[in-house]
Amino acid sequence: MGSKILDKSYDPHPVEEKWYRYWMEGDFFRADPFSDRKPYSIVIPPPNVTGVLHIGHALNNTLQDILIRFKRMEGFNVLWMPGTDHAGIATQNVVEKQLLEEGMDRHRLGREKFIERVWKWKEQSGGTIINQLKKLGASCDWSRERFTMDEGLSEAVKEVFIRLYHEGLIYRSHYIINWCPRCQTALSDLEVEHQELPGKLYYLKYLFQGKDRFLVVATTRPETLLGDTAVAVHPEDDRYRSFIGETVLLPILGRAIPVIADPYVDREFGTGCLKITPAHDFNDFEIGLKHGLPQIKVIDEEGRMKEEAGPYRGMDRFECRKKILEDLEREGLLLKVEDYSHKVGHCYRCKTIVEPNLSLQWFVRMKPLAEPAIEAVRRGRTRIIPSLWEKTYFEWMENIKDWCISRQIWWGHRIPAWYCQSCGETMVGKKEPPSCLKCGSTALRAETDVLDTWFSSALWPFSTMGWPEETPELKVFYPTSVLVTGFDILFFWVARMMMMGIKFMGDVPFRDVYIHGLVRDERGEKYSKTRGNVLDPLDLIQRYGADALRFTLAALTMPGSDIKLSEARTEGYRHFVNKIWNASRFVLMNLEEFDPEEIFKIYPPEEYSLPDRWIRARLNRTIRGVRQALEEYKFNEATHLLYQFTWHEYCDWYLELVKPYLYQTSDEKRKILTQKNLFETLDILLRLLHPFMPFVTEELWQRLLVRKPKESIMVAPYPEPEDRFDEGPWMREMEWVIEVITALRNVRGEMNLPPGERIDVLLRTEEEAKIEERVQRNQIFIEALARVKELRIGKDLRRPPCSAFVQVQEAEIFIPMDPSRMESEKRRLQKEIAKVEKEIAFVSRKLSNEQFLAKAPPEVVSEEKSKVADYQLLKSKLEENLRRVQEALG
RNA sequence: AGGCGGAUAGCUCAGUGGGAAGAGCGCCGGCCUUACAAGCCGGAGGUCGCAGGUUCAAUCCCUGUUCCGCCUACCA
Repeated sequence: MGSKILDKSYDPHPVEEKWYRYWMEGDFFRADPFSDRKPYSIVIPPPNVTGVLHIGHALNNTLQDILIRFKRMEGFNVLWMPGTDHAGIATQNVVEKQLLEEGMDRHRLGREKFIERVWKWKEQSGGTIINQLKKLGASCDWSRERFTMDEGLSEAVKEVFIRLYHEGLIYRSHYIINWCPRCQTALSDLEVEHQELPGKLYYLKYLFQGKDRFLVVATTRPETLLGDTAVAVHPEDDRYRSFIGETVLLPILGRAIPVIADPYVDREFGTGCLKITPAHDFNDFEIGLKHGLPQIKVIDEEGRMKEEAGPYRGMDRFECRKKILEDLEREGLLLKVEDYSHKVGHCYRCKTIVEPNLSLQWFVRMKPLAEPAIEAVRRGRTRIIPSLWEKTYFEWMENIKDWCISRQIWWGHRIPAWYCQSCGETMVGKKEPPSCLKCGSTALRAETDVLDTWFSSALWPFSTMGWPEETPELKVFYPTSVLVTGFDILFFWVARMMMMGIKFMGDVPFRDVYIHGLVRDERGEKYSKTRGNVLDPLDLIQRYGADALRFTLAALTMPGSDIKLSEARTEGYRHFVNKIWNASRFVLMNLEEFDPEEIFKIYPPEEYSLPDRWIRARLNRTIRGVRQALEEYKFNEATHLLYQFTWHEYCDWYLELVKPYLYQTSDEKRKILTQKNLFETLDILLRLLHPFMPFVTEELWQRLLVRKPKESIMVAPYPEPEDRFDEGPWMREMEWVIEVITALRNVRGEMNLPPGERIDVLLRTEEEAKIEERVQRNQIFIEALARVKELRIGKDLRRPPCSAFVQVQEAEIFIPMDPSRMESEKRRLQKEIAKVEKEIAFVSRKLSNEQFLAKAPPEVVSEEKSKVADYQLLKSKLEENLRRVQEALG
């Protein structure tokens, strides 16, 4: 049937090209909101629009594609919603860098021109990552591709903002926030990465007014003292109790500030005196509010010292630190310096050290949104898999803080707010009001801030489906079936989608959340450009093929742990792909004269040969295992089952067992049935493998089914176990044959008999008739696979003087050999005896333990007993044979 | 500081409701046996981090401990 002989090895690239185009042209990825089949949907975690595919994307999308292809083949109405994220700060930074290279900057360019420029960059590079996903084989419905700054999605963003504002869940307030002096914007708590850095702890003298007494405070940031408005001590600290309410003079500036008491102060740390800088420290801010302290900003938005910093004005904050230390030293106010390692916050986009700063920003009140999202997971309306992440989710959600959503950048969704310049009224709405709703003034000023990029991401599961319109897509595909993502964005994204989904759709956004690990390099380090260890998935596809890469990623994915990608593994799976290619090549070669009509005939299982039935039973078992593993998101288990079955059962045994029937028999019916089974099993196997390796399976399947109407393996049914081919007692015969062949090969291998050298085999058994029949039925296999010249069976067969011995179930096997080989047979037997003796010793020790006999379950005891008996018998046989060998050796 | 995860063959990692452990790669020996040398056949290699405990029996359960990694946190 196969019209053309396949090449000897698989060349992935032309095949990948060809079939991806075929799938696209055939519209196989398209989801149908009007279908009456059961829906299955996934929204892609949208990659940054200007990004390039990295190995983490490759993993994430491979897993999604496996699930999607599996479900599609199972007959579900499948939607995989693709799209990209505008990635506010990240994208803006990239374009700013480009401008810098041109000797330009965004302020000189102006806001409008700059945004135009970003759009241009988006148009230019926005297709890159999408094309890379296609190279991976991702079967997204590309006709639905969305972008977070699309018109529709922007509409959803506005709608959500406005509704939340009117419900009082969004507010604007002066508050201390994390500020990135490089990106020139506020950041949310999550956008700050804490990193342990070596630093110093400085002990500073604060003198009392008019007296020569002083307090000593310890600080890591001496430059912030310029903004100090108090010194705090613990109210019950006897060392300082008497000073509470007094006034100290701030060094350098000489400002008088009070000594206050607050239980927040840790008496054990430093000196027990804490300087309070409400405008530049989160805790100090809270304490300041409590005590009604003034908030003095001394650092500006660029990280430079302000007017209020007096002599240091205009200096960079770190330069100022140096300078102020010199000055303090000179004035004798720097008492001592200690090494001190502490965590410092960095901007997650540009890695600059962030500056806590007082600022007017927009916030989302999170508690009321978080509560139902906690409830949903607690009640199992959304499952988090593996469940260990639930704990992390709960912990964060239960301690959630308000979310600072305004960003002082230009690239993003403009906050839809306007301020009246006469009366100060704030107005929020879809469009700019013609005049102030309160005082009627027409002097309005539009908000210039944009929203945190994660604000629009939080709406992704429903905004992509057309919300706030009531679309058929929403009706059918929301809630989505599963979200596949890494734990690094559990809070950034998953938690916020949960909150927004419940809030605006009245239902959770997904039934399952599958959390996979991060991909790390062989040494377990995170991939990063700065470490220079980036592994480019496209390069891996280039060298090994997309199927091999996908299979590797799936095989390395176990719930709850990170992945260390090893290229050796990918190479191994490229071999596996090639193995499948060649197995198919073999099958196709043998189907050349196969009558296609046979495909549609059905024979009872009894008419199939023993190897046929055996492989079908094994295949059934594999199908069950793979299906279950996929349902449970156990990707490594699924790939393991597929690998073991395909290579070690189908190729190593079945395809070998079948050869005698194909090449040696004159029994036409036998041959036809064998061919039929080859056809059927390969068809099933390819379909079973397809979600994992879509390209090679499509190519082979199309060649196998060359006379069938061409559609695609993508939409062929996913294999189901066939009960009629399930295991039965007859399986034991096949297992026995395999045992005999293995035993014979064992001897051959240990003695280094080349395959060309055929052996005679004598089989001595007590159950002559039974074994004789059995052997007769299977002689053809044993002879072919163990390279046997002549096989004799008998109860009274005599052991030839020069022969190797091996024991199998119900029979002893002798292989006559040249006397020159007796020396190695002796060594082999001695080794075997030693092994058996070790086993006997171990089991006997157990059996001589009375406690064991008394307390262990009887079936365990009897099992051990029969084990030791078997070993003893085997040992005596081995010894007997060893004696004979020694005799022969003289 | 709190929480979580890991420690199993030379390397990367599976595994078990407790009855002396598996894969891939690597290594050693023999083979171009008409699908595949990206292959075939055979083999070697592990006191399952350390110390206790529970049990007839622990790699697996419990306690403690060391090392590694990660996450969260307001000790300056």
